[in-house]
Amino acid sequence: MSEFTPARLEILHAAAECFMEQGFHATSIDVVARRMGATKGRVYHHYPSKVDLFFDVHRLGMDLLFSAVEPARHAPGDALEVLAAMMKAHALAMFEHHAFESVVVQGVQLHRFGALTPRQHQELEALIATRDQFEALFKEQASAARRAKLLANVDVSIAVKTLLGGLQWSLIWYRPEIDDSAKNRERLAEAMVRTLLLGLAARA
Amino acid sequence: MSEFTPARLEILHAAAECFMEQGFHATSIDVVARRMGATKGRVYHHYPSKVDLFFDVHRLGMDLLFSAVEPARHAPGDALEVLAAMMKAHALAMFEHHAFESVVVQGVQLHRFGALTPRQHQELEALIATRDQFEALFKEQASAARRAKLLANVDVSIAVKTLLGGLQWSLIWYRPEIDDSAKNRERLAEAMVRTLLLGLAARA
DNA sequence: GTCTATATGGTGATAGAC
DNA sequence: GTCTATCACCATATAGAC
Repeated sequence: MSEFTPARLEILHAAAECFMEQGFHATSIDVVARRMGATKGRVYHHYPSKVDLFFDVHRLGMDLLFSAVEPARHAPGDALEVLAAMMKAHALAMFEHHAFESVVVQGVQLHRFGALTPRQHQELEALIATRDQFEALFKEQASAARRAKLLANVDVSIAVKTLLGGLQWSLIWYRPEIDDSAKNRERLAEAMVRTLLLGLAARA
Repeated sequence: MSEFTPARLEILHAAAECFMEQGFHATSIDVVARRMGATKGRVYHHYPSKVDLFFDVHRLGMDLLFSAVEPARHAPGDALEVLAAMMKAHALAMFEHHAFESVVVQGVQLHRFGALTPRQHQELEALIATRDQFEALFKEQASAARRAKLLANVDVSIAVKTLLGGLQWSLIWYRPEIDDSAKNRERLAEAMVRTLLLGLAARA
């Protein structure tokens, strides 16, 4: 549907940062344009409305998540090690594409965007379906680990929601401008994965 | 500073639901008033501005969290069992006061509210400090558990952020209107706590 | 205390020059 | 493709009637 042309990518990056900092409704097309050193004529030339712009940021954010996690699905090791690799890849992707993934989370929370055209409504449904597919990747992998007797006796659905929540909450406290070294991101991601997989309680 | 009088509580409940559903910026004072079957004159009589109203919702939301977790801090058992009780109380409070706690999380994410008066800026700082205090409760308890050799070898700061994220993410997927029985909430809270404390990986 | 009416400013979106 | 100029609308907040 929408192609990520260079001109659009520049707009998407500016928009992602604005949406992250101020939220969808508080962000005006003017400030998105000003962040690029342009005026809103440029934005409206490439996007018919603010909602469509938001949806495209969301779409790119999801693409980046899938691209990050997909290779990890074929990582070597047993089903639990694959799950761990997927979690780590997910965490790293959120650090690396902080603004875009913040917008994705914002999209999860927003219940109403105002009046939507039929086409926009359809695109929103598609985005929600994409989020469910992403969660399903983890649910399937966790189920595989369970079949291999590698998983604790937990409700897989709730456990997956909980672990994704634990990872995604890093969007709140991670400050990309403070310490964005690759080494530090690795350390944080591994610490989160370790906590979620092994738990806080000491193992006997 | 602000007292939760009955008249104000009615406004706060209506506002919490509107803020949850539509977000701060998209919520107009008109719809808050309409939800009470009133007009905005009533709201402005009790609150000088929308920001002040939002802050008071946030404040009540934090009060409810502290009130829920405080008793659990004196629960019987070792340091780890106390931590578990605190986590469960926190989860239950978020189910029970879903709208208010959604607004609290929203406040965590919002970086800019627009222009704030000096007094409002000061109140915002106080709210942020309150959130830090709440997190500190869990950090201290986790440290106590570590001193008692009950904790796994994890970074306490990251582990606490991760576990709070796992719990708080339930605000996204929990639907209070679907199944709000006390029994179901207990089940969900216990499943989350169990996952976070014991981890997903099977124990040898 | 609660209402209606209104002042004021900002935002999404469009039209048309270059 | 990008800009300026402009319109129509909506939200915050205020003033004053009841």
